[in-house]
Amino acid sequence: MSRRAVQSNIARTAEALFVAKGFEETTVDEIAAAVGMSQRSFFRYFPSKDEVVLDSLARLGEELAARLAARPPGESEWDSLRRAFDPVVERFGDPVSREHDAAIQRIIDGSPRLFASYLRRLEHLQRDLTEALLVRAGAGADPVVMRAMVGGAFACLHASAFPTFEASDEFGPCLDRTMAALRPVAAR
Amino acid sequence: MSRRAVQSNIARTAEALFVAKGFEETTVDEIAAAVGMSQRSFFRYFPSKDEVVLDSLARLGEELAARLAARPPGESEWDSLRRAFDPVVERFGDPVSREHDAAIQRIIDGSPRLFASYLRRLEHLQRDLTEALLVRAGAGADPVVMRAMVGGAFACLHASAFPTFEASDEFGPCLDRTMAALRPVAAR
DNA sequence: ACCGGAAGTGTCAGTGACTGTCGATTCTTG
DNA sequence: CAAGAATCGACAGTCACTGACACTTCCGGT
Repeated sequence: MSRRAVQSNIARTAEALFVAKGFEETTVDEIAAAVGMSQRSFFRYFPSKDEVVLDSLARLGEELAARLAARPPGESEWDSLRRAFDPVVERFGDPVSREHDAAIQRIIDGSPRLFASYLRRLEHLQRDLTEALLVRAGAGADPVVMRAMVGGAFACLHASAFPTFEASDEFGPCLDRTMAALRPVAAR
Repeated sequence: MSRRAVQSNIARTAEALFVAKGFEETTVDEIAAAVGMSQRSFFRYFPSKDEVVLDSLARLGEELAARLAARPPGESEWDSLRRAFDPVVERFGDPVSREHDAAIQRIIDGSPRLFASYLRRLEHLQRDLTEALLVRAGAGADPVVMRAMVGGAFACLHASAFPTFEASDEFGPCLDRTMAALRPVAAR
């Protein structure tokens, strides 16, 4: 069993427990026992209990950064960011993975501690996207404005996600509407 | 001694220890001993070690929400948000409190755990401001767009804060420039 | 076949943030 | 002054996380 396989085994087992009992009510010992390993070994595969839930988010982040870097240089930053979000839109198109993501989101929202870790992960992600945007824009760009723009785009993404989870509203159109309303005047 | 007085006494003592030894390296036992109380009593005044640092942020949040609610109804949301940030700008105008805030920020950035709690607090703050904005806007406003706009404004605030802490750049002009660049086309 | 190290694991002990409980003290209020 | 409330310290317990050590397994080289 490769490391990656063990990790995803742990993650699937843990998620089932979290859904059944709640995040805070599930101890690491229980997860380890359910997987069939010691608590010590659990921490050899995940640096913290939080990471079991947030792990998938990290890989999504890498994908977004790669997409953003691959956008044509002439495109406005705002449009590039919107296009970089396409994998998320596509993911929400499939009812199965959307329901899975909604379950994960419920787990995250259910624990203040985990929710805080989640926000930190998003912050990291935004830093990566800002980096990609700055590389693409060259020396003429203002880092502060770029950072703020990425933050604004993420705010659109984040705000559009909630109604999608609660009602089964269409995510793509909602994101488009929100990003159109927030489009900076400078983005031409 | 009122509860409030004890809290600020704890906060001042703890901040000194955090600056001297670092956040993670300072135990709650040490803080309690320095103040002259038991660990148990420490937790009677603060729900967690994090809150000692983030406490001041909560009160700032209330002030921002109140300012936002008091803005004239005709003003565009973006301008209202910028004006709601005035207390922050003013606070950074005074070199003493700016240096204090920079020290706090260094403590926060030094601990991933604390940084996560900090982001959660900011998230709460944004929810409050969104609420205030929705009340003011009436039934015609899109909650998703409002939420995203508050997030965008906070992204400007957050992005403008870092250069102010590192170089002693002027915060007000930097914020104005960033918010002008990010100003939504819809805000007229 | 034998030996060497590298990698993965369990066990144990310890730290530190928090929480519940309980008995004692102090403070308030009638 | 007495009864009740608020406050506190002491103690024990839970849980996430970490370091240390010993053990097994699985290699390639000899």
